[in-house]
Amino acid sequence: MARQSRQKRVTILDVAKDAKVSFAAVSKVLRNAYGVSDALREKVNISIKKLGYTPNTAARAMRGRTFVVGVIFPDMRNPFFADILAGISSALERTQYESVQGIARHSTEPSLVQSMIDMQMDGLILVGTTATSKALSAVGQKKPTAVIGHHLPDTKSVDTVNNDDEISGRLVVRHLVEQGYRKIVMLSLDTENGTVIERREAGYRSEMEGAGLEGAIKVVRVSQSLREIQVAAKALISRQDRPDAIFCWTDFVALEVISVAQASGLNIPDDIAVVGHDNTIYCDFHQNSLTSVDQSGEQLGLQAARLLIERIEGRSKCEHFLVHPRLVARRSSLRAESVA
Amino acid sequence: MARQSRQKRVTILDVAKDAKVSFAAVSKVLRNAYGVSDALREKVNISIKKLGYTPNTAARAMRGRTFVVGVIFPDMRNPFFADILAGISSALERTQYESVQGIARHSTEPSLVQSMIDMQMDGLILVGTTATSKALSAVGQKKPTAVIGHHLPDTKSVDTVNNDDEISGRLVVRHLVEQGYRKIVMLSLDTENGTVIERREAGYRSEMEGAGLEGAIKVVRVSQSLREIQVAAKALISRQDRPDAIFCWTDFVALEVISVAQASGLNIPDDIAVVGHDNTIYCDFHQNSLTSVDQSGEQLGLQAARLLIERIEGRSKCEHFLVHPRLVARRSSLRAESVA
DNA sequence: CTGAAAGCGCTAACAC
DNA sequence: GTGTTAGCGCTTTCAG
Repeated sequence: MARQSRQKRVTILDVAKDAKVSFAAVSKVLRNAYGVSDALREKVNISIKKLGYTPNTAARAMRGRTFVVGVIFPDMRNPFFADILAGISSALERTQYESVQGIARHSTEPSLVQSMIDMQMDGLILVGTTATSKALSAVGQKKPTAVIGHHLPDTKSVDTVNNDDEISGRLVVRHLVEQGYRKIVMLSLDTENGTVIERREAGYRSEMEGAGLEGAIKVVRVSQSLREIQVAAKALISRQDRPDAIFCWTDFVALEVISVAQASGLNIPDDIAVVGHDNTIYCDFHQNSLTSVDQSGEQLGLQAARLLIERIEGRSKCEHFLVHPRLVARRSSLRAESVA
Repeated sequence: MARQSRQKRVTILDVAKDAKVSFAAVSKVLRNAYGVSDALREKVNISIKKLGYTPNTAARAMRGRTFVVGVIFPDMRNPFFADILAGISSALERTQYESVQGIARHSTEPSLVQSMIDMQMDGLILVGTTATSKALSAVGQKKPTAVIGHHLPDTKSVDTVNNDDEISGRLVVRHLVEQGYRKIVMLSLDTENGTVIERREAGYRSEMEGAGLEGAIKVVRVSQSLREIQVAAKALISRQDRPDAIFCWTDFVALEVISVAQASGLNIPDDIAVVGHDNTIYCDFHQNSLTSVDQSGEQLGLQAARLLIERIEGRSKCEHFLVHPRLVARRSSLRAESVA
């Protein structure tokens, strides 16, 4: 191993020596354990500060908890995840826990979860995972786990935090119908078990039915690849019976649809309306002005972290938290006459 | 600690028992150490697979390396970072190392570095840090460290990987001048020690001088806050002597400028040209069509990971790697007559 | 070529 | 109220 890391660390022993107490006393102070006099605590804290001691997480890990939780994201490109992380961080801020992130390199990476378990993280927050419910339950069996963005109908082993995705779908359709759109297509994600997406689709379908538009229901599912998204967008737009509105499962896809539509010379929102989901920061740019559904990533992250810590600290019954979405209308779906 | 994590792990002892060998033998197989017979190796590997054994990283940490490197980003919103991470991941893929990410919550978070050291990461990759050179050297003293996006004139303790930012500045000015723009302003980042930015500014300045435009040199520096960016963009655009081109230090800022310009009724690129930096995925959207400088995040990440591992495995002299940028021209800076 | 034994830094009984 | 001690799972000498 390289020279640098051989540099001796300050350990609990050094602190004990400096404070002239036993090293167990130092440990107690660190853990706020019962039975330390103020004088002792004081001495120890002074030495800790003086020597710049910080506990070795790995050593702690071998005896119990590390006070580190792992957060796993499926990718780093979606700015919505930054909101979630902000929520998690702010929830953790007041606690003694820290977080470390893992970003799944390839779509299939259960090994990241295993790595985090191997590193002895105290708990895991899984964001937008595409794992099966069975796999998630298995993880929950091993470590306290909170899952964001994956409705788990009947799992008893992990906490979940979700946007109410069915309402998302309904809000979008309702808004588009109000604006006079009828041929509303949903551009969705091709996933094997994305129950989040399924709920969103369900909301879309039932609201379409409620509006008497069951004949226009159409869901196109594509993968996350930019190429496929482009192809699908072009196909939709150049159809004989072009839809007059496209509801995209996430903002990025919607931006791509806007791009393709404009490149084809279509006018948004007159020829076609576009709606996204997540209300990411890009929606607000004038050149996009994308109507989107806000699902408050910050809230999702905050709640997940809160639940996770409760779980780490002992709660055994699992909980499920639902956040209410809200639609933010912008130019991409507001017909001229409706605009002020 | 919660019930779940109490579940017994498969340890090296279990494997040894199952394979009917001593536990030291198992350790040797795991480490590919010298002196294990094929027969033994075979037996052990079978047991490992059968029991689903994975080494406890924390336990390893106590004896030496963890085979985990920490990557620290200043935020998660810049899609350029995803490219860097992709490069790092692909470099790590062929090795036995894994990575874990840390995202600095608040601008000032030296504690994240300390956390990673406490977790006994074998090495650190710092991306776009705003830390001072002294601080970085100190980190390099403790752990093998590679820094991306921070030119360190004379540090001997960390490896660096950088885009040649001076060339970036030059490329942009050269291109804009070719397109007939003259009043070229640079919208830069207000940072105390962002030598990356300084180099980019230096390139801008010297190329402006070279083109005989020293009179038009103007650098406006703003923070990363969306609010400030908007204010600065509006101020620039509504000036009496409005610039005819704005070179933004990063794409996101450029997108904001496009937004403000369009909202003000200006035509891009006729009234004003906009150029970004990093060539992120958003540049390609038709509604943006943003000219940008590509600095190959993937290359940066790849090289940083390569250097870091060399360092962990023993190299003591530090290295500095420079990547050559290239300009990708799009509609935002191509005057009508120049377009095909 | 294989196995026994000594810790790494810390927590948590337990003794004083 | 304070100190002693036994490991946690692993790597790494060092004997056999």
